[in-house]
Amino acid sequence: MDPDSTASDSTASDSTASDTTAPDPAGPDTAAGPERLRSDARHNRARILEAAREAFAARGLDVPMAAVARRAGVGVATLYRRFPTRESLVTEVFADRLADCVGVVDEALADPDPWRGFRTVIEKVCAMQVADRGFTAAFLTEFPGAVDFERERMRAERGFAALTRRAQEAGYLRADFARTDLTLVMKANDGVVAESSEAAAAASRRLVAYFLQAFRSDHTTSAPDLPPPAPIGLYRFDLLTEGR
Amino acid sequence: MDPDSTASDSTASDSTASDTTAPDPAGPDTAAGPERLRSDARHNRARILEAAREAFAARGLDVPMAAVARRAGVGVATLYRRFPTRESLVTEVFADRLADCVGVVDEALADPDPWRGFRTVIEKVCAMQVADRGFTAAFLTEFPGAVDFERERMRAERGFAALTRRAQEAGYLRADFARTDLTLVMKANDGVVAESSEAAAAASRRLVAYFLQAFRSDHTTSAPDLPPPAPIGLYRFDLLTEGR
DNA sequence: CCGAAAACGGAAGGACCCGTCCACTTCTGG
DNA sequence: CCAGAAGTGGACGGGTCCTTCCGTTTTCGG
Repeated sequence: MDPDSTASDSTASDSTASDTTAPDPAGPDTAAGPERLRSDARHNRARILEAAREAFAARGLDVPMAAVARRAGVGVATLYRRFPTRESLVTEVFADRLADCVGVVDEALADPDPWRGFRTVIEKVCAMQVADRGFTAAFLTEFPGAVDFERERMRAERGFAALTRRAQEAGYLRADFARTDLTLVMKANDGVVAESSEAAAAASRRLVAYFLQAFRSDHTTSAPDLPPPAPIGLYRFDLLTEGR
Repeated sequence: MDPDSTASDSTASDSTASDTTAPDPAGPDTAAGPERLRSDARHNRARILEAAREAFAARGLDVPMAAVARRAGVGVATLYRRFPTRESLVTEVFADRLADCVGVVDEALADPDPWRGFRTVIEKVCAMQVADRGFTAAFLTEFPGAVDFERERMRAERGFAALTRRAQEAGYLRADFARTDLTLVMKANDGVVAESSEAAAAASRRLVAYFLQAFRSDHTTSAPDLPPPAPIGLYRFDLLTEGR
């Protein structure tokens, strides 16, 4: 049925073992650094990232590589040399956005009001989804190769978990709210926002309001049972482009 | 050019209008019916519909035409002759599913309990989304060409509106629930279900429970304001395949 | 200033998918 | 039974996108 079998990319392991070419004198454990780039190359790299950011935000992660290249004013080869895989480009582009998330969470934790902190995170994350069509997929996808990306996301998740716990202990958030419910919210909001438009923003706000209404637990009396949390899996990266 | 063209391809074998098994010798031009199909052609048509139903359910509306043809055991030409456009195939395949929807709504209206009726529709529709990956897109897409498809959907929507009103008047459903909120729910659920999996079904149930919690209005005391309903547009058919 | 290494752009080779065309096959009615 | 119309399948031209390859241009240390 499916003869194609995209297996291929087993080569993806760039950093495997002995990388002969780079003597790596200073020993920057951060690795994969864009160091020692020729000036024009560095310039182009920045242009590519900028173009990709715009393109992903406007049209989602499935933008043709050639479109990114054109937008950046470079040839496709340049793009591929700098970012051998779409994944590498995506993780690089969304690193900042992810940092923003962590910032949002930290800020919320600093808020003395547990519920307002919780609510703010939900609202802001959903707003980011509206503002950036690629954000959801990037955030909800597992990138086994991008170590620091994964670490950063985990940090955001952990912070949100703390936020959740605090709101629950204060009695504002229903006790059966699960950590995976954030994923639930994000996927739901993604569905609403998918067709970007002005109306989408309004719809998203309404959705969020409904969610918050459901999450809130001060009307404790009547909250009925909820189906089990059922951990929602993250996307696998290859799924993002496979269904086409 | 071509004012109505393919308008009625109904051929719905049984129910359509006054099913005149007779070749309708009087005025055949009005009918444009696909009757008079050779036996093998009719057989193939059925196989195609069956294959398309399966394919759409399993992988969404973006299945390659060739895949449907292969699955049906026919050549692409046969598929294209019977269904000149993907749209015609989709509307034909989902005509039944749409009828099911109307049935669900009617059944719910027959339920003496207004809230249970309302709730049941939400639950069943979302369950249909889980069971059929193509359902959401088909239901939420505007098919200007498929008159009876549109009519049927409108009937379902009208029924749901009645259901909504009834539940609101009985005081079970919050007064600011808008008709377009059904679309909101469907899109949100679609987002959750998009990555079909076992977990998706559970996630969908949880989502629905949250929604119902938010919609319910017997804890009237504390329902905060909601952002405006903001009519969520349907998909345009060309959008379904354009973003690729 | 100069030459080698690095970087560049575009072309080219695959892989899909769409929708049409045409030579061949299969019904059907007399 | 048989001729011809209805029906069929697969090949084909036209697109889009991915990824690599290669001749040319640019940078930069000496």
